[in-house]
Amino acid sequence: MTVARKPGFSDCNNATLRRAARSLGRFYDDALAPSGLKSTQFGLLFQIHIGDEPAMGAIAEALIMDLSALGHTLKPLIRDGYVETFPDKDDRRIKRVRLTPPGQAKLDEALKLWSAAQRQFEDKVGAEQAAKLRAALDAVADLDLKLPAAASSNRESGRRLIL
Amino acid sequence: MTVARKPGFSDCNNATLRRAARSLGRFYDDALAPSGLKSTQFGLLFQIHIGDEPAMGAIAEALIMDLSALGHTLKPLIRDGYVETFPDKDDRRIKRVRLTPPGQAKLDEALKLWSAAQRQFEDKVGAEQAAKLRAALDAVADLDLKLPAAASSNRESGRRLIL
DNA sequence: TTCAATTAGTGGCATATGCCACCTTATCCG
DNA sequence: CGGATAAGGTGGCATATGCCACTAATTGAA
Repeated sequence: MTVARKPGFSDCNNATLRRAARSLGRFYDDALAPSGLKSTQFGLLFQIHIGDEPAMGAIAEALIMDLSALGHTLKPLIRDGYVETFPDKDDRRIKRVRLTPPGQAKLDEALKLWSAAQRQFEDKVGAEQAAKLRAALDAVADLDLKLPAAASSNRESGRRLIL
Repeated sequence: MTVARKPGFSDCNNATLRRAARSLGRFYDDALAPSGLKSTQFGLLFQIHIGDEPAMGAIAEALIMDLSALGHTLKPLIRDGYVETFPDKDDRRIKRVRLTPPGQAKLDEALKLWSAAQRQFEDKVGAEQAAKLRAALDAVADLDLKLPAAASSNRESGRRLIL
């Protein structure tokens, strides 16, 4: 029993999620490899792309990512000239982000590679199921989970997943 | 449109999965914080716990994690005295892993905290749905995805998700 | 207007993960 | 037996993510 599965474990929603993320991440990473981008970077570039010169905070919020983590992750992309930042005109605290022309080109290039991976995944699990899974994952991500202790804003109670 | 959702994106199964993982990860991390363990470390300790002095490779395989990554992740746990390794009796290439008594104790402690988080999650999404989601994630994780180029072992074709 | 509270980011530190090059120990085979 | 391979890990390097402490710019109030 190498890959042990005693009762009580793998029941961990978080562990299961991370495991799947590692697995799928490698697949998409491999697919994007020719572009030199990691799947995470691709996702970040895309998020910036679809935003209107989004502020760091807005991006972090959309990706449910720590602001400082976003800052770190952005560095290699800035260093490689795919992304650039500039201060907001009205609020100097805000730093906005946008793709550079090379960044746009790189995203276009990666988009083709991504499509192939995405298509293969959907072929395997079915577009229908994939969509349901994404919906379920989005629902989980948006759950307002809080530890009982800080049980203050209990609105947001009965949101059900639509698996 | 801060959290932009233009068509074509968020359609990325991988990005959606990672986003959910970050979100849920924080919740479990917060829950386990009192123990001083991260949710990833907890999962690793548990995996070791349920194994019979598993070899590094076996653990990595079970968690679908890179072997070297496992080695890195194991370091802080070894440093803190929760885990120890020892060479296999018959094959000196193999390094086996086990929990130390303090490691066992720490796992027991964390298990209680984990239960609370797990329970809360299940209360929110429903045990039934949670189980289905985990099953779907396990199915995704075990998909034998390969890029078309290296399309060799095409067995493992039509595995369907059971969402 | 002035100062406290809030908002947006940064930098440092630590863990999480991967890939690749390299080292050892086993195995296979001619 | 001896060299070619395969198997199992390690170390170095790079990105991914988080938390915390701290700074700068805004806002809100007295």
